[in-house]
Amino acid sequence: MKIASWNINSLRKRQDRLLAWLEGTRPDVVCLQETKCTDEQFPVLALQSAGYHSSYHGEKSYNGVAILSKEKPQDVRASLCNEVIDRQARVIAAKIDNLRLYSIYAPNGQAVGSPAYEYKLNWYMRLRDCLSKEKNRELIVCGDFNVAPEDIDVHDPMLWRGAIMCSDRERAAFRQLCDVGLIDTLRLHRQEGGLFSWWDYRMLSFPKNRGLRIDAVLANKSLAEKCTAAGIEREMRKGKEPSDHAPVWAEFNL
DNA sequence: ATGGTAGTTTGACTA
Repeated sequence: MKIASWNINSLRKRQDRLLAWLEGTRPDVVCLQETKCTDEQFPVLALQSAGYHSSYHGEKSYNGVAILSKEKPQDVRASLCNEVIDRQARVIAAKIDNLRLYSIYAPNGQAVGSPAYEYKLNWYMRLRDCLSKEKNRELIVCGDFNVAPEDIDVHDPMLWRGAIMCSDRERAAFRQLCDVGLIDTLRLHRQEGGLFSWWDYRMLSFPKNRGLRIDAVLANKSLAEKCTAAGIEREMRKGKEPSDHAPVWAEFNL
């Protein structure tokens, strides 16, 4: 079973790219972030024709998350546990093939110390509390975490030291999230540096490979033991009008 | 020290 996660940065803008990629790679599940479309605008029929069910939670202009799956999703939820649906569309969860799957889009945080930064850290605590209740399930949490977990996930750790997506409190929040029993699948198979999932559109970041690894597929321990491969589709950052993120993926022998 | 780009939307915000 191949599970991918991609911050698409506007689903309407990149629908054709998405469909071509689905056709070429046929993942079983795709978690999307920054769909930037309302539920009414979601291209359910085009994705159905491509062989995928859609579970989605969007809003106008910003954020928006979705799960595409070959298998029919069950028990779809568009909020953190026991909470009213957020004003910001950042979480959707579904049960697929007996796995509990989350597609999450963590707040960016804007600048260390800003109100948005505090919102981000608080959001991480809420997500952790929610996921801690899923403990005994087979669990996958995919998405744009907006945190580079370690220095090895950063092209220039000294330049980024203490900056947004790399600050100590953000990294601690990410670790505490993983402490509920989640494992970063990429690092099960790839330990080297230079593996990034996001490159700023500005300053020729991509050609210079000045990126960060802020997207991930996290799995609980028993699933992580069945993870046979993981990677990042760097090619998807190339070409005409790419997203600023590349898809990340993991394969499981279930 | 600044601004560089992109998406949504037409002014300004988010990233």
